[in-house]
Amino acid sequence: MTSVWLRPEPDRRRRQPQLSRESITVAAVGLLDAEGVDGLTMRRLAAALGVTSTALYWHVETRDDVLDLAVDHVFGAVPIPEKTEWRADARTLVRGWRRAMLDHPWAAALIGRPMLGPNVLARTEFLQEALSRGGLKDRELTVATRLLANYVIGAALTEATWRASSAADREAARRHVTAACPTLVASRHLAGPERDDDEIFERGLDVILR
Amino acid sequence: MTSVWLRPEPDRRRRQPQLSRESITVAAVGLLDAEGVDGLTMRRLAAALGVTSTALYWHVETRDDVLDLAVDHVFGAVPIPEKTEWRADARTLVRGWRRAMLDHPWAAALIGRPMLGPNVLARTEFLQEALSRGGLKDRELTVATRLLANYVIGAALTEATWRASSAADREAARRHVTAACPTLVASRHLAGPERDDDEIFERGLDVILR
DNA sequence: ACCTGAACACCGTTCAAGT
DNA sequence: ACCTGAACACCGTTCAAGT
Repeated sequence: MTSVWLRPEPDRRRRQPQLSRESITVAAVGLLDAEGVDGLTMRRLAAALGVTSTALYWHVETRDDVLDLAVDHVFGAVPIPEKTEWRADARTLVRGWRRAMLDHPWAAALIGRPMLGPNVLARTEFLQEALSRGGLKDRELTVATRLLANYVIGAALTEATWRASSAADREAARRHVTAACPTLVASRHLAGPERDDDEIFERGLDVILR
Repeated sequence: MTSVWLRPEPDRRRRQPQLSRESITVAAVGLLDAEGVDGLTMRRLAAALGVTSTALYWHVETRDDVLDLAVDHVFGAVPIPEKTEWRADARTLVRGWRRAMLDHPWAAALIGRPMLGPNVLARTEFLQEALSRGGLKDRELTVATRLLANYVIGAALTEATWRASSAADREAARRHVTAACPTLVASRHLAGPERDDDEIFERGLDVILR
C-alpha cells in the first residue's frame, strides 16, 4: 500500500465540512497518546470526532494513512533551530527529534513505515545542511547524515519502548536480565533514570560529532 | 502486558504433543517472512500447524508472545564470532545483526517491544564484552554499547522499511522527495542499491569504532 | 461534496467440553 | 496435559443511499 504522501489529497472546495485531515490527525494523536497504537481504532477515532467510522474514509484511504499523518504531525513539533555553529545546530535538531519521540512513545515504533511526510523531510534536510556547513560532502555527508539519523531513531525506539512498559514490568525485566547476564545489568545496559539516559545519549553524539 | 520472557513456561512432561513453542515459533517466522506482520493471524498460524487457533493459547498467552518469540528466533541466526581482535569482533557481530534484520524485514519494526529474549541478550553481551576488551569501561562502555546497538537498530529499521515497499512505491517516493527537497535526493539520502547501503553502513561503523 | 447505515469478512481471546 | 468447538466482542473496509 503506497503511503499517504504519494497520493493527491481529495478535492475540498465546499465549505465547513465537519472533518478534515488536520482535525483527524489531531484527534488521532490524542488517542494515541492516551491509549497507544492498539487503542487507535477507526471507530473510536470517529467517536472522538462525533462522526461515523465510515465517514473517515472520505478523507483517508486506510487506517495506516492515519498513522502516517500522526507520525508526521509529531515531527512537526520538533523545533528547527536558528542557524548558528553547525555542530550546535545538528545537536539541537537531533535532541529535539529524540524528545518528540519520547513524548509520544507510540511514534517510535511506527517509524517502520517510509518517512515521507513534509515535517520529517524538512528536519532531515536541515540536518544534512548543517553537516554540509561543517565541510562534509558527497559520500561523507551521506554517511554522517544517516549515522546521526539512525542513531536517534534507534535510541528513541529503545528508550520509548522501555518507558512505555509499566514499572512492575521494568522491575521484572531487570531481575530477568540480572539472572541471565549480570555483566549487562551492572553496566546499565537497561535504560535507567531519565537524566542518565539523556547524558548517555549526549555522549553518543559527542562521539559522532567529534 | 508483560513480555513472554518474564513468565514461566507451562509444564510439559507429557509425551508427543502436537505443538511446542519451538514449532509455533518456526511456523510464525515462516508466515511472517511470507506475509508480513499483518499476515500473521492466530487462525492462519494454527492452520499452518494443522491445529485449531484456540490450541495455540495453551502454549502462548497472546499473539504478542508469538511476535516476541519470532523476533528472538531471528536473532538466534546472528553468528557469534570467534574472539579475535576486539574491533573486528564488534564489527562482525553488528554486521550479522543488520543482516538478520534485513533478511526478515518485519523484525525491525517489532523491536518496539522490550528485547529480553535469550538470543538477543547473548548478542548484546558479546558486543559489550568486545568493547570492554578494547579498553572501555564504566560510562564509556555503556555509551559505546548503546551507540553501536542503536545505530544498527536504526539503520536496519529504515533500510528494511525501504526494501519492504514495492518497486513502484519506491519510485513514487523518489519522485515525491525529488520534488519536495532536491538536495536530499541528490545526496542519496534515500536508500539506493544494496551494495551502496552496505558501504554506507560500514563507513558509519568506521566513525564509531575510530 | 460529504456523511450515514447496513453489511461483509475477518479478527484475538475465553471457556466449557472432550480425550 | 493438550486440543476442539462454539461463542463474544470486537475489528477495517465497502458501498449504496441520503443530503
